[in-house]
Amino acid sequence: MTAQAHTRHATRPSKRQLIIETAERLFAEHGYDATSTARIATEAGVPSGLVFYHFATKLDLLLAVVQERPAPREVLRSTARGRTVRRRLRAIVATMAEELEHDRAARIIVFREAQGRPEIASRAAELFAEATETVACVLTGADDVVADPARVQAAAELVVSRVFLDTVALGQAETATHRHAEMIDLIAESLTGGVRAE
Amino acid sequence: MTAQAHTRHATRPSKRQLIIETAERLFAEHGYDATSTARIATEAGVPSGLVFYHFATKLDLLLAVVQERPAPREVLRSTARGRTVRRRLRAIVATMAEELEHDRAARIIVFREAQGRPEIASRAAELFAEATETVACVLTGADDVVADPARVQAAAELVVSRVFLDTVALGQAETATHRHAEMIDLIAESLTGGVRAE
Amino acid sequence: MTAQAHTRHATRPSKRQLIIETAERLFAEHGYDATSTARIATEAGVPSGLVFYHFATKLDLLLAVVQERPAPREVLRSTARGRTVRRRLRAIVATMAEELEHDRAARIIVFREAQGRPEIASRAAELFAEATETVACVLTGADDVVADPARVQAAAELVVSRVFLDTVALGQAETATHRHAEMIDLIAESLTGGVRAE
Amino acid sequence: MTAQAHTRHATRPSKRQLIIETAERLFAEHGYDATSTARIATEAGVPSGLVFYHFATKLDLLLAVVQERPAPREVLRSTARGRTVRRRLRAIVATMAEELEHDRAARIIVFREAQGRPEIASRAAELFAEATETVACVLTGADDVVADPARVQAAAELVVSRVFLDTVALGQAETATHRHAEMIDLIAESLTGGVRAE
DNA sequence: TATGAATGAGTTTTCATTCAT
DNA sequence: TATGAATGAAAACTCATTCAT
Repeated sequence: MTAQAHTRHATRPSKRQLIIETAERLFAEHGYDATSTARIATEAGVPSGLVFYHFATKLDLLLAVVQERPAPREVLRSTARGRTVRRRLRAIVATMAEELEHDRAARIIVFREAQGRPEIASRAAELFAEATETVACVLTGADDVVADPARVQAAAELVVSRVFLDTVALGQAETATHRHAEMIDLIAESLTGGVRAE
Repeated sequence: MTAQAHTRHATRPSKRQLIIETAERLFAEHGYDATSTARIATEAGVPSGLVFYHFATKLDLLLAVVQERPAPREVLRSTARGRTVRRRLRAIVATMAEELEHDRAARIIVFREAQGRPEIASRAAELFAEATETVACVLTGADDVVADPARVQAAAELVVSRVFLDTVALGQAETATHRHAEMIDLIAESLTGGVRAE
Repeated sequence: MTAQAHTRHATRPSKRQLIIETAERLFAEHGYDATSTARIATEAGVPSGLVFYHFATKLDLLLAVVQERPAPREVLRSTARGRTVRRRLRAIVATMAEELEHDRAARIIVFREAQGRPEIASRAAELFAEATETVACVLTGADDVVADPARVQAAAELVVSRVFLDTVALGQAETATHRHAEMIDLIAESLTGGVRAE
Repeated sequence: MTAQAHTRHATRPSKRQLIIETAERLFAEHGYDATSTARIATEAGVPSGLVFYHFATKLDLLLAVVQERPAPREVLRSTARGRTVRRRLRAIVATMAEELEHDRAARIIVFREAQGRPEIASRAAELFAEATETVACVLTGADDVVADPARVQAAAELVVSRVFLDTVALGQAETATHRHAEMIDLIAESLTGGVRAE
């Protein structure tokens, strides 16, 4: 059913999984090209040959890293419990920034290595779509929404773009916090139909 | 081929510049790590040693590519001639997408290679700041703006984030066009204070 | 679990050893800097990459060459069978010159490349100390020695210096032979007879 | 036609001389192979092309460095003013060590680069011969010498070997000082007392 | 299922030397 | 007598991948 089916007998952390996790960290830190398979093996504490026993090529390892890591959909959904758009937005932005900061690896990889690699690019689009869908869904459930679905969708895309770019490309999750407030106000008002303060 | 040397007598296209331009193109196309200095030299038509005569290391060449390329401020400013926020936004989004598509090199490089390279990261932040500043400036000059400067700034950041992420990371400038319309409406309304259609 | 698993110098004709031996010869012949790793690989009959599989850097290969080669202590000791200081000195000088000539590689390397390389320099001092210690030991065992240990030590240092410099630096082992006779007389007398303190 | 005739009117430090001096320092510090002509030019403050204007090849520069530097004969001679062999030896050893330490460049180069380069090797032998000749001469002039010239010559060679090896190869001029005392006693006694031929 | 030595093409970088000015 | 850009061969080192065990 779920991706967990692959890791079902995870009584001990399988070496395959260990390789994926180490690769994820190193790819995120130094980039795909700048990370050698030998180093991955060394830091994972496995013999160098094992990498190619489990993954035919280095690119296959990258794909595994990128695909076997689910988007943090549920976390976003569960933390946005406020009634109003503004409250939900605040929760969403905070959670996303934190999530990306904490478990940014796969996300960073996806956006860095998408260029010229169709599978990665489509996974990048997938992640973006999932994120916006979740955000749109959360916003739609707020009590004070008056905007139509298309508008909500556009708002979700704007918010996700802003947070992604800050965290993934600019790497300034911390400095951006206070600038997010203004953005939240703008989006909230445009969805609730009033320039009136809350 | 040789005739050019005579005709271009006044403005000599220094080989240094030639190397930078070739590197820019290849870095943007394949990424920094995946582009060998040998290939840069070959495609630039210069001997491989010359690359390292002008740039001590490959990274120095990357820095030169990224730093010696100005942001296209004026283009944005000149194309946004409409009176209303909505018209200006349309022009801005179209121009930015086109600009990034056409001369995307440095921008793409900046956002791909920023991770773990402080000089590149700060240049990325610089480019982002310049772009948002320009957009904010253009929007402020519209006839129907009623929002305060902070709000305009937030709007500019949202627009720039959206277009950057689409073009640079997702590489989907073309498919996104129709989705931009909704975003433009959202931003325009939030700055003009009305839910009224134009 | 063989004993080989724990001992470093397992005696198998490994390619690693082959590389060390080839490097030793070439370093001694042409110097460290003037010997390319490619040439070492070619003359050893191994692929060029193998050099760097076994030794992280070229300097590490030099260190291996210099450190994994023991000083010929026993040879010196066994050949000096005469009863008198003079006879033992003759044997020592002849043996040392021959040894250095025959298996001079590591010695030459050590003294040529010590400058500015602490590990090599300390190995040079080590080799010098071992040689003088052995010589002093051999001389002390002669029947006609009357000098105190410090004097014997000084004599040993002089002899070793003279032979080392001739063979290693000046490369004139052959022409120096007849000049050694006078030196042997001088040292022998100073250790055996007429050494009346003033 | 001596080489000195050309550099006689050196009112200002000619750039040629500047290059030689810089090369001497760098060759001594890092070795001939490990010193690039570009670095010599840079540290000498001259354009890189000038090196090859004055010296056809890099090897010619090495030869110039090695040949246009006289042996410090006079210094040795003038400092050894004592009457006895022992006093003169003390002065000689101290002066040589100091001289080699202070102006060691050419000496170090000569002994490092002699291998496989006939001109350098013969210059090394020349320097060694000059040094021993001078020392022998100084010792012969002492009041208490009773040894014959051949013996004095052998003693000179021993002393010079010892000091050269210490300074040039082992680089331990400072730690060796106290060990020199014993050597001086040994040599002094062998030249002054109990010189009974067998 | 694991292992680590082996392979060779490819990478960045160095550098003595040349040459037009 | 200088000058500094240009040149290309060769250097040290990297690395994805293979393979015998």
